[in-house]
Amino acid sequence: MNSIYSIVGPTASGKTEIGVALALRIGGEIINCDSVQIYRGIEIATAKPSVEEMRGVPHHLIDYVAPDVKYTAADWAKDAAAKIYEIEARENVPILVGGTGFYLRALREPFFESPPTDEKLREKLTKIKNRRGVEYLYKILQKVDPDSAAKNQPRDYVRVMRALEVRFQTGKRLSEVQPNREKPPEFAERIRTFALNPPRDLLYEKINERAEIHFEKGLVEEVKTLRESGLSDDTNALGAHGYRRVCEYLRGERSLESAIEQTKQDVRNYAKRQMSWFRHKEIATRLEGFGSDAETQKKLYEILKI
RNA sequence: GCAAGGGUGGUCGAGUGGUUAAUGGCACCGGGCUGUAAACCCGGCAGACGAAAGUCUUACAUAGGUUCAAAUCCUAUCCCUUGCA
Repeated sequence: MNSIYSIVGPTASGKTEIGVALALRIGGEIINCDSVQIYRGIEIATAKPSVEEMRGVPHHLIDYVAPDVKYTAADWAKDAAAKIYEIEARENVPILVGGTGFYLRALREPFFESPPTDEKLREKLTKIKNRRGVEYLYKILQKVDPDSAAKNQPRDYVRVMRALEVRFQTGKRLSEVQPNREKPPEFAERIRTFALNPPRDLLYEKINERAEIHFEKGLVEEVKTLRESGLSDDTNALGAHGYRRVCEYLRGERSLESAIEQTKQDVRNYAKRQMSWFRHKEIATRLEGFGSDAETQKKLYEILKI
């Protein structure tokens, strides 16, 4: 049984470096598992590996979705599965690298079957939310699917809307349908996960520095160009860290200085949530330290006996 | 130097005699999340003990004082801001 590897961890923890190092060592190919790096056109603040950083290792699912598309975890799970088959057919080892825990989970524990998002319906629900408040949507859900409502926070409109969408699109209650998961793919059990866990204070420092660098490298210009080309502020792509705050700056809602500071904070908060996720949601071998450190890489090799 | 205003918890900022360990925002910490996940949401946050109810200790520049009771009133000292010199 051949293993498939996955490298997870908070943003800026060095996943790219250790992933590439592992790939070079065992003849692997990397599948991106990051919900933002999949988009074409947004570059500077996404921490996509550069050509040098890739060191000749094939990378998949990077830069392959147009930035105005609403790509979802289910889409990714499907695409990633296809890539895994493809890479294994070549007798190479798939290595999943990225910080979007939810994507990885969608791959290993497929969602229940449901129709794709009905954008019109979502728009309608969003309008109701904006006009009458999030709690109003929740009240509807309480009537239509009380079990789902009980599981969710009244203000968590993303989940409340999803439950309503399922109810209205399929006629069935989410609470009733959700347990009917598809069977996990054959390879799910073969995925060995390693979670990077660098010291938090150093990670935060790195995040702050990174944000500064992104702005220095012309993040504002990049966003300007994207918007001029017609990309709308409410796309997933422009909702990414950094991009979101620059959009606010360009709309005149905050200063450049505050856009930079807020970006740092967004990313720090995000890293913390990721750590929380990987601590609980993933069965992973923890790797203390940054993935960019030779020592951490050595530890990984020792564990894998390679 | 005189006049006026002000110094509150990591930070910003409410509170002007009594359920006040002190509203709220942010930081920070913990958590949830089955097709938006770099999204969305929830909880904790003076310290000590406790599973909890709770108990104790220390807190609103500093030092005194008034009062049954003070972050809130009075006095002195230190510091800050503005106006006049």
